[in-house]
Amino acid sequence: MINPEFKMDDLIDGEELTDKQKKILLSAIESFSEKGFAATSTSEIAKKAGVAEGTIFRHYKTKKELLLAIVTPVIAKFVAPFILKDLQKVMDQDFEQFEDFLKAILENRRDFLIKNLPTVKILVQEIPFHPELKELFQEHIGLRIYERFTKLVDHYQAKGQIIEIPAYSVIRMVLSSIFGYLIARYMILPEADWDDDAETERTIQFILHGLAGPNSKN
Amino acid sequence: MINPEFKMDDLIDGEELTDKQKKILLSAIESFSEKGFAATSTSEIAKKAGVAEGTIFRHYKTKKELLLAIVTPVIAKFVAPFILKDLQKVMDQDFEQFEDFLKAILENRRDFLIKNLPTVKILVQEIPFHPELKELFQEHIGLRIYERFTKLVDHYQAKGQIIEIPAYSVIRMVLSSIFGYLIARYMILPEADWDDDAETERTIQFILHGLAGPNSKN
Amino acid sequence: MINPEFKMDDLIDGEELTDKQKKILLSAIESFSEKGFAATSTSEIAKKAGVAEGTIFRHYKTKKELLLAIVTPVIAKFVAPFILKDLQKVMDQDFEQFEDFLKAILENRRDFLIKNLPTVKILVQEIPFHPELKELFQEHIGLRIYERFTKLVDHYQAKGQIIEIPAYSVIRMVLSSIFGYLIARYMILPEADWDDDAETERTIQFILHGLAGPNSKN
Amino acid sequence: MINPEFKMDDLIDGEELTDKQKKILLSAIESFSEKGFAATSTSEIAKKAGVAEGTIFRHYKTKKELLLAIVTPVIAKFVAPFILKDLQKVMDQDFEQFEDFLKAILENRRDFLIKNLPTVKILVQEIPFHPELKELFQEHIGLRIYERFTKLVDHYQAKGQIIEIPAYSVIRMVLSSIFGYLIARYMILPEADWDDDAETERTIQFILHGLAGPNSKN
DNA sequence: CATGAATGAGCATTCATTCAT
DNA sequence: GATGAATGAATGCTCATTCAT
Repeated sequence: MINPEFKMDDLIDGEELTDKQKKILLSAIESFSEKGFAATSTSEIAKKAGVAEGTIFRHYKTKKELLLAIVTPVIAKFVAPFILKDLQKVMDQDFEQFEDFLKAILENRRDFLIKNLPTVKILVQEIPFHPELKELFQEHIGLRIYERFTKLVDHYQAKGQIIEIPAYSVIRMVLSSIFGYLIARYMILPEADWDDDAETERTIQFILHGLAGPNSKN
Repeated sequence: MINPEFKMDDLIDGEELTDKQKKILLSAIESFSEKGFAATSTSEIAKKAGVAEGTIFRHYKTKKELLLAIVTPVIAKFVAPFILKDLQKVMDQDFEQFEDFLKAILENRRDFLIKNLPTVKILVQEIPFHPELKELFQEHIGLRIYERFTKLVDHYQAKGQIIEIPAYSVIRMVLSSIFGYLIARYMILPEADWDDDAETERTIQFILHGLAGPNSKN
Repeated sequence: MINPEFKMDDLIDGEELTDKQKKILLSAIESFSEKGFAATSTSEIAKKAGVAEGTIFRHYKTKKELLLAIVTPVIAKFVAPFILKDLQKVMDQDFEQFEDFLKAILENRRDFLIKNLPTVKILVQEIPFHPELKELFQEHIGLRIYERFTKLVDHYQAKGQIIEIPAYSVIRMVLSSIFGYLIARYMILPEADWDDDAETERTIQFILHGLAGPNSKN
Repeated sequence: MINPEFKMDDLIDGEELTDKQKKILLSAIESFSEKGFAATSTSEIAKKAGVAEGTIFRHYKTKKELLLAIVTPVIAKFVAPFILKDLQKVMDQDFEQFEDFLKAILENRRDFLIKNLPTVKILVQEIPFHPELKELFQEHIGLRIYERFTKLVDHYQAKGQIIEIPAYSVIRMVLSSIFGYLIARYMILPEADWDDDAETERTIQFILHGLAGPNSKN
């Protein structure tokens, strides 16, 4: 959980991609996130990347394949830390309190999201229009994360730190709060003057008490 | 707050619109929400509406104007109940408890959102790509609602029902939780088997305790 | 058989086609027959027709549809005189001799082919690459004509004017000779100095004696 | 005439061609004959041949040169037996009867055509669109064959076996009949149930009697 | 020799928009 | 007010060809 994916992050832009390919990817990410997938033309991407239009199609058979090449790794990478084999073990030891766990995960995934903001933006915006994306997303997030998270919720419910409601409700609330913060922070009002530490802390406390229920004592 | 906008709703589809115009609007809403604004062609809308392509442009100078015609009233209508002159008065009387207010508003706005789901979907999806929309949105939601809501938050904070944190944080958390639920419910997993009443209640309790802070006693 | 299809011919270029549509058709015929279907670009056709490229696609959904619009009527029109109800009757009366029949049909169909040379050229050249065309051709020529022709062959065989070989062999030989002449005349060596009357007569005599067999007496 | 071109045939695929070159040629022949020259892409040929795209252009400067490399030898090879120095001699001795000559030549050239069907198909289909091909063809077939054939026709006309009509008419009729058969047999209705021996015999008799004219006596 | 990444012109087709009827 | 033919720029994509490795 602590381990940042400093290696994984480089997978997208690093791993065995030619210089031109990287430029294409980068340009596509920029344009897609700014104007949306459908409103971005391949010629525009080519121009921005400084390559011929044909070059794009040598690497990605279709425009959609280019989209998937951008967006697929982001899903995998987002999920990765949740399926580390020793997650549970580490957790039991390190995070006796749900609060500690929450802080760790929020910090870790927030860093990831911030670093991958444009890509995540693309993913979020395009999911409704591409069934394959939706499937991919549900398979990874919906299954991988849900599974792990359920155990965690059970764990903290047994300890009395989380109210007795279904795990999926807990997950929804936690994610809503976290993403709600990130979306407001980085997408809706990025130009506002944010006190990140304070807001993060507030969000954590909100979740914590929200999930602690009436018997909140700390 | 109780007052349903049975009149307002009809504004979109009703007020002085010819039959063809209604059909165009309806077809555009369907297509935009299914495939996105940029990926929808005017010819497709025309076909679906059973009108000639030219007819669309007789009523809406550009495709974008058509988008705005769809999306603008939804913003206005969503905000409407918050600016009813007697909101505050009604509120003081009817909702002594923050919980009651929350229930009322969630129920009311949820019904609105469900009824206008496709239009809201369009709004949410297109906002990032159209500065005018973003402005419109910030102006209405960001100012109207923020303003009113701040007073409300003050009100309940004075009563000790809400923890002492900035109003904008409260607003963010409440909206995150509500929209998080609605998005999960109607956009991400609409096909799942939801117990709406239970989930709504849980969401309200989550917000309530999350905002009550440590001194949660009920 | 004598009746020329002065009306039918006009069907292609006449019947309810807008001016632009006619120009498109004419330009496409010219280009297709000169450079082949695959080697002709729609932009070239548009330029030659003096219309915008989009206009072509308003009338013909695809380039292939344009090809079919050109080539289909030619098949129908070529076959038409063979399925005139009164063909047989007329024939019995007018053409006691196979020679007379041959002369009449060759003359009639030759005129047709000459008048439709570019279109026929397109048809002949594209048939091998378009299964639909092949089917259409076999259905019309292969069935309609074959059927009628078989009866004719029987008729003249009964009269002892044609040797006793299968009708399909007769048909093949007659068509080979006729088309062989026309192809040599108009496609392979159009620039040579042809004595059309003499060549036609020789071709007819060739077929006649070839089909009369050993007992040729005239 | 009897001499099969077992050496010549190998010219195309044999003589000093690298393995890759042969594969390229073979793949090109297959694709060209199936889809036509213009509709076949070099990348497709490369893929089918299992070579890199660049390799094609190492051997053939342009796509058209590849076409010519395929199609030129077929012309030469088709003509070859007609220009064997001893053709005339052999002929005089072996084929007293025009019928014998006809049988020999039809059989021989038919075998050749069948063996080279795809290549011949390409030649026939592309001739109209490539002036160089047309020239090449006229030069070889039109001159070589015409020249030789004229003498032959004279020869048999002198013997009274062929009617007194211009040699070019004779040639046209003979070739029309032969090619008419082959085209029907192998291109138009290859899937039909053909009695090759009978049809060949009928075709020969047709030509024979057709050319014998009224004084047909055998 | 062979490769395959790179090119940019060209392709069929679609687009939002206009305008005469 | 409504039509739909017409437009030409733009789109995603393919092409034959080149060239550094």
